[in-house]
Amino acid sequence: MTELSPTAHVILGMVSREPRSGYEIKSLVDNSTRFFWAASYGQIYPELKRLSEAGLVKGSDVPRGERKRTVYSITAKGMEALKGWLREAPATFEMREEGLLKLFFSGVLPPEEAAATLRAMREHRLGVAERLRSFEPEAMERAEGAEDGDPFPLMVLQSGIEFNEWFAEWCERMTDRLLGSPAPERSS
Amino acid sequence: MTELSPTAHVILGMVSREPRSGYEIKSLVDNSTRFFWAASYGQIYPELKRLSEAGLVKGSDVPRGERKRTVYSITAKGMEALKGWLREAPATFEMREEGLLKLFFSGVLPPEEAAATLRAMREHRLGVAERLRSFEPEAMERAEGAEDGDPFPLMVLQSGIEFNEWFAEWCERMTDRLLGSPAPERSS
DNA sequence: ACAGGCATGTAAATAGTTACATGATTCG
DNA sequence: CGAATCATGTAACTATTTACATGCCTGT
Repeated sequence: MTELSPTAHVILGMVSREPRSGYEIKSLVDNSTRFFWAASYGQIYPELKRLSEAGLVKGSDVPRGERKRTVYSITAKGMEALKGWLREAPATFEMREEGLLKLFFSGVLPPEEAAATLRAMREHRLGVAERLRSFEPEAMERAEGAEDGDPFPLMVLQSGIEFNEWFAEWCERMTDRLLGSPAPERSS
Repeated sequence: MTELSPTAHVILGMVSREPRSGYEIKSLVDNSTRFFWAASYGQIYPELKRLSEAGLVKGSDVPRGERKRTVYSITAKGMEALKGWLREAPATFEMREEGLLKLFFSGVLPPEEAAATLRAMREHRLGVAERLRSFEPEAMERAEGAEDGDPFPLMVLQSGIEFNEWFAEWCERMTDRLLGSPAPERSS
């Protein structure tokens, strides 16, 4: 059995609690893991086929009304693969943050133009934080319930909120530092 | 003129202050932008050739002792391209953080095993923070000098230090939350 | 009737890593 | 002398995005 691809792990995780269609997996990813692990249709559908052939998931036809639809559930073998992977130490840590890259080279521009980058970064991070916040109530519900509640999606969601808010605040601080504002009173 | 690749921008930025060889660009990237924007030889050398053909950089033979070596300097056209790009709002924000992904799915494991992921993540982040800190004195030197000092590499480096330390601390807090530690006294 | 969401997929292109190959020079 | 570092490059592979294609169903 060749090594599973990163996307394979995402899929296994996504179907580990309940069966889902490719379309559902994609929208789930977009509403949850997206900020630290994205996936596109171009990866999901072919990977579902591969996983199915390898016997790690199993597809069944479950039409929604008249519209046909295939949902995939995890097999015993798939669950073993998922757990095995979860037990290995994480090894991929990547970031592509164009704003920091631009900032890094901003010495060739006048400070006001570098500040514009910082402001754009801040706007973006505030927007993401807000978007993530909108998912919080739902994740909180999922976290409750002593027997079958799952606290991890909420935990991870909150890391995203905190990270984005930290980053936005950092941008603000750096804008001040760059444009030389008078040291502000600490509010709160 | 077709759109420049992401790596092209990295290269333009890296040669914008002084001429550098491909090898130097690579080690510079590894010691600076790497934590938010990596690049490999497999991208750098071919891209240098393309940029050279497009007239955005210019290569010259500058041997170091007897060892031959080509350094690339930015052209007027290249500088324009760099500045144009710097003035556009950043558009790429990506992360691949395997630890968060594992955590997200950790509901299928007993809590102690999820905590192991958090601990591994914390170790990793502390290590990165330490590594980044070791570059700080050098970046501080570069930042000084009213006339030609460049404060941006230091700024960006400090964002990395702060981010990694925040993340490590978050992992700690989540480990506590997960294993249900008694509310700790705030030290400091 | 039409917009928007549900649903599945593929082709082409882009991006990026890894491994390999080669060889010089420098330092201990 | 051997290891590390300087230096340049390529080939093969893996990963991922984007754009396209198709068509049904639901609500307004």
